[in-house]
Amino acid sequence: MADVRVKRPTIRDVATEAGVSHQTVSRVINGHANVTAATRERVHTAIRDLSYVPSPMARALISNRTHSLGLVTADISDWFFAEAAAGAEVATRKRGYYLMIASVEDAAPDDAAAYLRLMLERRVEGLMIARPSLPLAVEQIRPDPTTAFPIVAIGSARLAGVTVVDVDNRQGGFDATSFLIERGHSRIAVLVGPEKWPSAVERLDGYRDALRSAGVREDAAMIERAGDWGLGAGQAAVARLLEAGTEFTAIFAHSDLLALGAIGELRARGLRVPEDISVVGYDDIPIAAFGTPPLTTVRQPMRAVGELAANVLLDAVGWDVDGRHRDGGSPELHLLPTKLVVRDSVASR
Amino acid sequence: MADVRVKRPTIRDVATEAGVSHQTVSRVINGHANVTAATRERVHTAIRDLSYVPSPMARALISNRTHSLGLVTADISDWFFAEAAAGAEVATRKRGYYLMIASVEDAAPDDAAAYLRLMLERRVEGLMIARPSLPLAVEQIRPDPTTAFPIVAIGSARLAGVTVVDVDNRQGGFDATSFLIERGHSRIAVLVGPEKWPSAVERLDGYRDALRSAGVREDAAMIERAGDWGLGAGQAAVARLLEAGTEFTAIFAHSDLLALGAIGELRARGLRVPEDISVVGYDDIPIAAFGTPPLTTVRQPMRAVGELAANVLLDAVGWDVDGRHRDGGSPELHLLPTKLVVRDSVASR
DNA sequence: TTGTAAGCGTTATCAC
DNA sequence: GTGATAACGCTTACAA
Repeated sequence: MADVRVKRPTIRDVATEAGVSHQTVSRVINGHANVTAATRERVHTAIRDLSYVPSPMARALISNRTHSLGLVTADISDWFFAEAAAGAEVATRKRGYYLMIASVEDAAPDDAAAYLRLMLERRVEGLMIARPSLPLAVEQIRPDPTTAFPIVAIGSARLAGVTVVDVDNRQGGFDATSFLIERGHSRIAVLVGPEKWPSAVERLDGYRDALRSAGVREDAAMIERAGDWGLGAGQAAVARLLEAGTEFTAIFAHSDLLALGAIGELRARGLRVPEDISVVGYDDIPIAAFGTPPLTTVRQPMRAVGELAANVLLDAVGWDVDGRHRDGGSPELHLLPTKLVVRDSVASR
Repeated sequence: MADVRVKRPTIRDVATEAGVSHQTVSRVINGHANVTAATRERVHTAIRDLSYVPSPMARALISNRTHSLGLVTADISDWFFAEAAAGAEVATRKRGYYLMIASVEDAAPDDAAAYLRLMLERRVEGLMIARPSLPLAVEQIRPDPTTAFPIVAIGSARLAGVTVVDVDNRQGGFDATSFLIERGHSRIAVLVGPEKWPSAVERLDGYRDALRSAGVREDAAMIERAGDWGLGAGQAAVARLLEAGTEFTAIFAHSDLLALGAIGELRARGLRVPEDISVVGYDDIPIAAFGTPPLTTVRQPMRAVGELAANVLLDAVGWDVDGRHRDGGSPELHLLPTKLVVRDSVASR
């Protein structure tokens, strides 16, 4: 097995090959003016012949720019975050940057700080943080408040000094609930996601808005906290609701998994969906369309969220032609619209 | 907004602060001998006072090592690959390396080459490739056969010259089928995944092995190619089987999604699971446990696969103390065992 | 239009 | 033990 580190050609090798100075080669590479077409051509052939590739390390050293972004996300094996990460990755690459993804589980909050430090050491030029459930400790990232390190939070709490890209959860909750109301439902239970997630709180707000604007009285018994986003939590929540004797004709679940769990539990108790109980989910995960019945749900454009986050961040790390850093302006809040996907889990009454 | 690129302290700043030469600082940082405890202490305080962090760019430039690995994967929003990626990420980080993840969809094979080139340009020291469905074009990556660039394939075809880390799909297929046979089934249909995926072929081989070693005659009518891994394909495959009049009492589906689709279709046609038809899936995706009935399936340790792949790769990029590259030896095949998870979708007859 | 010199922040080599 | 000095491969002045 030969040595991995074969001696690669340098800019000087290209120079001698083309019979010019290494500086001229640099000019050609960086597309500077003041090079004869002929010389340019010679240099290009030399580059091709030697299959020369500029060293990004050397470039980074002198320019102090790594052309890379960091993404710290909650568990990436969650479809939801994976989608956003995939979107961010593609957008980043499109603009000639690289993305370092660190997936750190909520269970290990200490890791988060370590990861962050790591990325900063690596001199990423900006950071995306997609850990909605954890309070974002900006101080951890920006120890010196005078240095403005570009940060974009994905789907996180609205924090001072940080630009946020998220889905309009309030609107999503509003739409889901309104749809149910339009279909004639007024006793609508809501399966609330874990409230340390801002998105759960916002969806609940949307639910309340919808009731209020339709003149439906809110009933505290209808609000069931699931504690978690999963199927098991959905089953348990519905069980509690039923056993408490709460009467309802529809459920708005804060996630598709909750909805699926709820449907399972309803069935197990001999209730039909949607004939007896209508259900609306949230997320539009891939299996939502294939359940029985196919689930009416609120689609979140997570890929678009990831893409937008990356682009916003890249704008913030951009430089003006004169080499000065472009002012990032004040932090913004970008809310992407959700879309209600109507399938068969809701019946009119 | 202040400039992002604040002037960071260099090794020389630390040197003057500590009243030594920058070289001594370097010695201290790298734990070289021949430094008095007293000087070492002074340097350390200076480092802390200035909160100095060595520049990875400069280090990379001189050592020609980037301390980073690349991972090119099929769509990362697929739980399956995301799991492996998460495992690889953690293992990589544990050993002080960084991971560049590129998620490239099967639909865009041209992108794959571009991504690869990108990572190579970035001077990753090794590459993991997790795109089982695409024939691995090693030549693309190793244009010069004399240079041995460390590569590990995850769950890919067995290719000459490339170390592979995968799950033992043949064993998995064998176990699933054997379990069904033990439960008294002999007419076992198999829903075959897309055959451009080696894993599908191997699972089918395992199925055949199991029939053979139990003395059950193979019936070509039982072998139904699903064409794809998804729910829809599972529905369609079962529909075809039923409409062809094939009689069977059990199904071995090559993925949980296929199994779930199959169950849905069976139900839609008035067949009960597992009373009429037993079903075994493959993957143990999160929802498998929550279906009705909870799915008996073959668990694949994808996280472990990712971890192992990273560790094998890191071993291959390792250096000996004398600074020479350690010989990677001949390519190996690492097969991780699957585990049959018994739940309620199989009945005895 | 082109070439020369300096320097980015580190580590390795060789004196002292 | 410690400190100059020279790389690493590139880009940005400045000179010719």
